[in-house]
Amino acid sequence: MAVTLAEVARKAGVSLATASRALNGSKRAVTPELRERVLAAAEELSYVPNAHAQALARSTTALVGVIVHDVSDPYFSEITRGIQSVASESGHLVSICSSFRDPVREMAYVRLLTAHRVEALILAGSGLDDRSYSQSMATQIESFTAFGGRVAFIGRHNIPGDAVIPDNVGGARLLGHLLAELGHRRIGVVGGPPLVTSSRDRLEGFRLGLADYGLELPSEWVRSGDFSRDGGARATSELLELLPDLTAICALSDVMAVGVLTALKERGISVPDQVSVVGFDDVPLASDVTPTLTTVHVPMFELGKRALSLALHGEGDELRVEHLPTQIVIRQSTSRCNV
Amino acid sequence: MAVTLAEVARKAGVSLATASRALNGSKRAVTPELRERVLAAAEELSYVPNAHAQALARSTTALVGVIVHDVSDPYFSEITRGIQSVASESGHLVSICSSFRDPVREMAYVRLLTAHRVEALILAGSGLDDRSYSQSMATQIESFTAFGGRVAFIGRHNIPGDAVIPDNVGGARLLGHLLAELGHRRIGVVGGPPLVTSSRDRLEGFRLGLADYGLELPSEWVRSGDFSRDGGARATSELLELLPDLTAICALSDVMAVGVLTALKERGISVPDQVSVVGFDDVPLASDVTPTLTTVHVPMFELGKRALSLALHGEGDELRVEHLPTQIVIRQSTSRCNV
DNA sequence: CTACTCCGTGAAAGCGCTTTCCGTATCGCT
DNA sequence: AGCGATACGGAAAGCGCTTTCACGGAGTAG
Repeated sequence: MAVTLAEVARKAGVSLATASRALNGSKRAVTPELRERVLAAAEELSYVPNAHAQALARSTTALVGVIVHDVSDPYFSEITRGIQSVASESGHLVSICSSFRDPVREMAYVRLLTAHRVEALILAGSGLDDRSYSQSMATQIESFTAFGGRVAFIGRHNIPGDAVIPDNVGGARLLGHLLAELGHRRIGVVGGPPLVTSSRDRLEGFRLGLADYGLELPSEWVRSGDFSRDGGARATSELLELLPDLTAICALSDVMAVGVLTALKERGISVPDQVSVVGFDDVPLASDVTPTLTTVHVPMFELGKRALSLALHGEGDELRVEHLPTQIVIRQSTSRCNV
Repeated sequence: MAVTLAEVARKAGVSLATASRALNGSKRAVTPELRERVLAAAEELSYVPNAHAQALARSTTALVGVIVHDVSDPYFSEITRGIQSVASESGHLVSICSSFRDPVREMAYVRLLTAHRVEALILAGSGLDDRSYSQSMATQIESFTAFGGRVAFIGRHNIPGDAVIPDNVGGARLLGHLLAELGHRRIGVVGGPPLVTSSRDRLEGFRLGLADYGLELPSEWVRSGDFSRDGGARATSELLELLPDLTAICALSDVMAVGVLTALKERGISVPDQVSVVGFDDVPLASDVTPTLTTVHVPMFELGKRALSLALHGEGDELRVEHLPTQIVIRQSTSRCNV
């Protein structure tokens, strides 16, 4: 059944040690002739090394773990693509877990990945800005790093570890500028979960942007969706009720913005003629909907790439935080306010 | 640094064996008092077992491997969600790999996952209907199953293994019926890569559907995209050149259909007034675009769930193939032909 | 009170691999 | 020819854990 290195060695008529060296092309050279014999034997028996045994012996695993909110959310799937792209270069195997922003689940996954001694652990999404959460997460992470692995966070940095974060504040600020310049004054905001750091940053940025034009954003005009399409639609209903004459809606994620678009369409409100809509992230979806979405481009793929690179090539205790620029992309969903 | 079970045992003043039993709640009971001591010691040292050592000792890994075409393609991310949902129930860790339909990459991943002795291996996407490909894939798979793992394919069954496949033929046939009934006669088709089995099935189904109404589909009217948005757009250009007076386009995947929609919009062709468009899959995106897409619903999440269930609970050599029904979903992108 | 069965515990044998440490054979040099 | 230096193969010691096996003490029955 399970063919082991021992059998390969026997078949090739060499010792275990030699067989191992031949297959790994180790420092220590092996006579070409022997190497060939071993390779042939391995091939013939269709030997596949046991990664666990290797991990144990080498105490290194070539594994990386990723915990995201939800793989099927385009924001995160772009990120995982980025991660995979560097992982496949470096020969690492990627384990992806979806936490659905459930702290308990998330902790469980961190522990599981710790057990697997992944060399790098990437956490994206979640990032609750909650005392007890970050407390226990921090200790959890600590017990991970104790094994020599490195963590990298994407989009948050409230817990010790490398981090790569998009310029949420700056991007959102530009959104504020844009809307202000277009003459919008009554603007509804569909934010993310209030406890999530990136929600906060984006909201704050947007506020700042409006403030730059002397505008205020009453907090009743901010509704929080949960970064989901339906959340966006729900928030839109609430907003419309509260502020029937609004002329713009700023959704702090594209997925939610799509929900906004849907809700508006259902009510026969035309975008951008009656209401302008902006999103955030620039997921592929943003350019597929009608009208195409004005949004802030977040380099998701790059975020993933950088995060893994940091974690893989980091050393020492020095933690690096990288900020990636965002930039506004103007499409069809926004226009000058005409009331 | 790395705290081992031995240290926990020492700290608790028990033997290695007892410590192990206490932690695993093994058959062989342990005196409650001792168990507590061990648990406390483990907690205090923040001990996390080494999964590799466990895997080696138990020769079982609680790991499952998944190879898809591309995680960020919504079709596959829905599938992986399904997979993860059952994996998290059964406590399995999921490793996800994107092959980008590259046979070489795919093989490499199969081998890698074999090395990790995953208990279940799910393959979705690809499925080239190519002699030499399936040949070598089959032997690769064989060397995997030799270790006691099980494979499950999603959407193909040209290689021995469990499989769960959507009713591609049936669904596409309904699409044929729909378009025929709406009076369309000049219909362009945007198919998937010709070598991929599901592309073929869908194309065949569509042909059958038209045939049921006495209509023929000249093969020049079939252009193949590559299941990508841009592929869909490109194919549309070709089709339009070849068949300027077409009244409907059938895209054999939603993502391509979105490309079709975009291309049409660019040319100022209105959907569905001038041209009807249908897709396939019913990814979330399909109901986000404008007009919303008439398509065939493929139970992707379910596909993932079933595949892993099959692989996890299968036994013996008997291979099970499950067919999941598809069903047509009529939305806004189709209308009666009015020429 | 002896004989016998349970049951909790520990010692030790692996699981499949890597790698250090030796031993031997080969080579180049004086 | 004799010497050290070099190179390569093999034996064996782990890596961290599970599990079989053996053991001794406690409990039950005769």
